[in-house]
Order: sequence, then structure tokens, then C-alpha cells
Amino acid sequence: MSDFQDAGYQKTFRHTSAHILAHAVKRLFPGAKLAIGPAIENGFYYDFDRDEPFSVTELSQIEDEMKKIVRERLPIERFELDRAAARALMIEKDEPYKVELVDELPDDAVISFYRQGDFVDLCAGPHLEDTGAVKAFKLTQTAGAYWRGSEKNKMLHRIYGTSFPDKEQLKAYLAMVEEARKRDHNKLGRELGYFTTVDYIGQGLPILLPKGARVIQLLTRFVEDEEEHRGYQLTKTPYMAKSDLYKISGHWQHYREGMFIIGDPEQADTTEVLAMRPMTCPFQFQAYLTKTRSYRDLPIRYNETSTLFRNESSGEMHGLIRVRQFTISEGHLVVAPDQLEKEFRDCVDLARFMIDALGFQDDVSYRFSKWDPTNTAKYIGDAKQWDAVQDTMQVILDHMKLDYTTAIGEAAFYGPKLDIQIKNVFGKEDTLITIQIDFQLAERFGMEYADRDGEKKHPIVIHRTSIGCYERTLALLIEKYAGALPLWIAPEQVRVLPISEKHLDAAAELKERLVRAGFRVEVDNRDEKIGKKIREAQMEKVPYMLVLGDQEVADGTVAVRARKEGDLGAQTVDSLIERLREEVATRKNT
RNA sequence: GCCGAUGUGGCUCAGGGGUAGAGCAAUUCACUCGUAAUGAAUAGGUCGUGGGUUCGAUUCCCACCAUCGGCUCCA
Repeated sequence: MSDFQDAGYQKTFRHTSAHILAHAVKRLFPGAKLAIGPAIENGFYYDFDRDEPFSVTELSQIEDEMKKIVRERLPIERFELDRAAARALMIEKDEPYKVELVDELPDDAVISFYRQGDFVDLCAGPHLEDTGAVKAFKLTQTAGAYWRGSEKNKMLHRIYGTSFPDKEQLKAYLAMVEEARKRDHNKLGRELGYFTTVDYIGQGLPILLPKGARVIQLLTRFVEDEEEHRGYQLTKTPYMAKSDLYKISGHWQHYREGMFIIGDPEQADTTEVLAMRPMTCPFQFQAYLTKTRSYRDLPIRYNETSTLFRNESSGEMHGLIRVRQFTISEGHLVVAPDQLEKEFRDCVDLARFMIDALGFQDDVSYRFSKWDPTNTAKYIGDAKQWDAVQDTMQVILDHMKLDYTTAIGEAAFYGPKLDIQIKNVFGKEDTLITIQIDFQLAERFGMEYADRDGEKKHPIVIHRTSIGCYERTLALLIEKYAGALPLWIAPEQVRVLPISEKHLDAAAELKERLVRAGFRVEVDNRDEKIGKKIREAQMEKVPYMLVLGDQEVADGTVAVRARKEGDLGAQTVDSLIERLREEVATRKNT
């Protein structure tokens, strides 16, 4: 059964599990119509059309029925039909979604079906030989899901589940999910006091509490300093603009539903219509436009710690990962064509530098996001322009030997993107960083430079971020380190724990000394037992705890306790400072 | 926006048509403490918001808001 490690076998196993689920549902609820039921990363699902959603009780009834089907060890047989016969069979079975699927296959297709007992499903397979192997499974949740993934279609009822060859593996998996849940930034981040939300402020508008705000401040300084070293110039641009600006950029035509608009666009003749900015590009371009530019001025690299506002649909908000107001390490590079590749590479290099600094290097994947040529209305520019810029980007990516996947339809409306994705604790990927090549907006905004030959030319713009959006970065940090952020970025680096009230003065003095040395220090001055103070500092994931009692005060030392290593014994303050400095400088993850 | 679940003091949760409890946390006093959970006392909630039904609602109904899990969309 170690076959289960094999991805192909696992997929087959889960797919058969999905059929068992569908079989059970058809037995219990014959009126439910079958849609599709694939294997997915950690299990499987099946979509059903039914008037009522599945309740918790029904879910456990279905599980019981599935157990029966497994115990029956039903052989699974494949058979094939031509299209007409397949269609007839699905009509006879009264499965309209299956009929729709059959209709899309070519006329001469030979269509496969799988049968287990009285259950027959249109399916490409493959499947296990019988239903008996699926010894351990669990239906994990129900959810609504659109037929064929389009919001224009009917919403079906999806049942998610997972399955394993034996109970131990299922148990281990569920324990792992439980463990991941404890690291969920949305739970841990609130518990540890990084952020909160308030219902009368609104969705997607989190309050960053002192700890969260401090981490973001530290990250922002780090990013701005590094970018300055790399030749960026900082701008500060307005958070809103008249609709006129967005009409030039194309946001008004292509991104309007994503913007917060102030004023009534229907009354545009008499009322000034403003919109909060969803992106920084059109603002930062204005810096370029303040004077005439020569090829000698290029490349120009602008950066900005930029707060953006996007009117996401109400069901999309999630913790700090998906919000309506967020701050991004924004930047735009204005470059000549012969500078494009080098500058693009440098952007990737900067992104990697940041990823390494945060310790995310093992959780990264790259995605080349292209436009969708079948939905040209979503984008500005024509196919020729898109092909040209995508080819250019492809060449650069291939030169870099980046291992990337390609995603159709994920481009920005003005150009293709390289998305750098980070896996979170649940294995789900989110885009943290994106680097885009844009051949179009410079022309729209009339950005030019005089080239060597004296001709006015439009530059190319690289839109990029170096560390992504700070809120999301914070969320990923909390999950990655289970709240125990590396020392260099920990909101509270050291907590001084006086043993009794008579040590309070010494504690204050020690704090002062460490603060002057550049560390973030708090004193626990409550009248509590030392054990309790240590316990709480540990729960709050403070990297270093300094215990101060009679002996330490007499010796001029501190008893050091580290978050991970535990007791480090008595040290002089100077040697402690040296240790902390070293750890901060190397950005170690301890 | 769509489907579903949830919403009781800082946290975890109980309760239930007659205007609310427990544990932990907090505050005060005692204890002056070397790795949490001694003793005593105190404080804290218009039971998410707004309507409706009712003599009376936190408990029933409706709407809205927020949170969570998905779908769609996206940094």
C-alpha cells in the first residue's frame, strides 16, 4: 500500500473515493444530479445539483452509506460507448450535466464510463479495481460552487472529502490540518495581538495593533533602505485622483468595479468625480512627466510605500491576506528597450533577496501570467502587442532559467506578469510579489525620451513589488513561524522579568540600556511569580527573556532564557548585546 | 456578488420567552515570591445591529452587519 506515495495512484484512489461519494448520494438522494467529481490536492470533491444544500446530518448519513459501499467491495468496470449511445444513456439516467459534457465531445469520440454496482458515471478514469480499498475517508465540508466555475451558471452543492488506504494515515492527516489551523494567521494573529477587525468599520479593513504595525514599520524601513541602495527614488503620491486620470490609464474602462468612487459618475458634468487609487502606476508616472527625458536619464527607478484601495466583492475578504486597503512596496522602472532584460533581472533579484530575508525561499514558485486571447475586452492593446511583450518576457524568463508555470488569463489588464507565489501553512498559494512588463501605458501617458538618434521614443515600464503587500507578508510570516518571528523582525525582542518589586529599578535600568543599544524591550512589572511571567512571555513568543533577581543585580548580570534554546544561564549585559546584534545582523530564524 | 455555518463580558464556552452564568484573564488587598495556575474581595455583558410577533425577547420571525469555510475574483 506504499503505492499511495505515488501521485498517480493517489489521484486514482481519491477519484474512486469521489465516485463512492456520488454513489452514496445517489442511493440516499436519487433526485440529486451529478456534475463533476475530481481528485484534488488533499482529497476529492463531487458537485451535485439539488434544491437543498447538504446538512451536517446528511453528511454523516452519506458517510455511513459510503462505508457500506466500501464494505460491499463492488468491482469497478469500465465500458465504452459511442457518442450517441453515451448521450442516450445519460438522458435515460436523467443526468443533464453529463449530457452537456457528452455534447461537447467530438462526434466520433469513444466515451468511457465506470460502473460500480448500480452506479454508472461518465468518466475518463482511471479507477481502482473495486471499492474495497478506500478504507479510511472523511467528508470534510460542504460548499457552494458554480457549474463549470462560472458565476453566470447555477450554483451547485459541493461536498469535499479526503481518503486514505488506512485509518492511521487519515488520522495523521487530520492531525496535521489541526496543527496548521493553530498557525493560521487569522487566528494566531488575533490571539497574539497583531491585528483585529471591527464590524462597524467594515470588511477587509483590519486594524493593525501595535505589534502588527511595528512589524510592518520594520519591513517598510528595510525595503525602502534596500531599494535606495539599489538606485530607487522615493515618491509620495496622492491616495485619490479625478476620474480623468483613470480614463487615461484605462482603469476607468477596465478596473472600475474594483475602485472606490467618490461622487456620482452619472453627474459628471456638475460634480467632480474622484476615485481612491487601486494602483500606483498612473500617479508615479507623473514624476517622470515633470521634465523632458533623454536616454541618458534611463533607467529611472521609482519606489513608494503605497497604500491602495480595492473594492473587492464582499465574500472575498480574508484576514490579512485579502483586504480592501493595503500597503504595497510599489515601484515602477522606466527603461529603454536595451535595458529591459537587465532591469527585469534586477527586480527578480531584489524579490529573491527579500524572500531570503524573510525565510520563504523554500515556499516559492513562479508563475508566468499571460492574457486570455479569447477575452480581449478585459485588456488594453491588441493581440500583436500582447504577443510581442509576452515573447519578450518569455525570452527573459528562459534566459534566467526560472522554473515557472504558465497561467492564461492571469495577466494585468495592461501587461503580462511574473508572479512569485508563496505557499501558506495549508499548502494554498498566494501571490506575494509580481513583476510586470508594460509596453502600453507609457504611450497612453505620453511618456517619452530622446534617444541617441534624436528621435522621441516611448520607454517600457516595469511594474514591480519587492516584498509584496505588507499585510499579506505579515500574515505569511505569522504562519511560517507560528507567531515566533525571527529576532530581527520580532515586534518585541526582549522582555525583562524582575523577580520581585525590589528589582523594578534595576529592570528599568536594564531596559534603558538595551533600548539605547537599539533593541525593542518591555518590562513585565506586574506583581506575579517569576514562573508565570516566563510562561506568559513564552506564550507571546518573545525571543529573549531576561530574569533579574538579587543575584543578577549583585553580579551585574542577567539570567538569559531564549525562546527556542531555553535557559542560557547568567550573562553580562555586554555579551548579551553582542549576541543579539549578531542574531539581528544574520537575520537568523531562531 | 453567490452557497453554507457562526455571532452571549478580554478569551473558551454554558444557558434559554419573564430583562444572564462558569472557568481563565483583569482590578484591589494579603503573600515578596527563582520557572504559571495561594487566600480574600471587586469590577466587567443594552446576549452583533435594526425591525417585527408578544403583556414581556438575549431566547421566536425578518432584514442587515461582521466572522469562518468554499465558489468566482485577486496583491
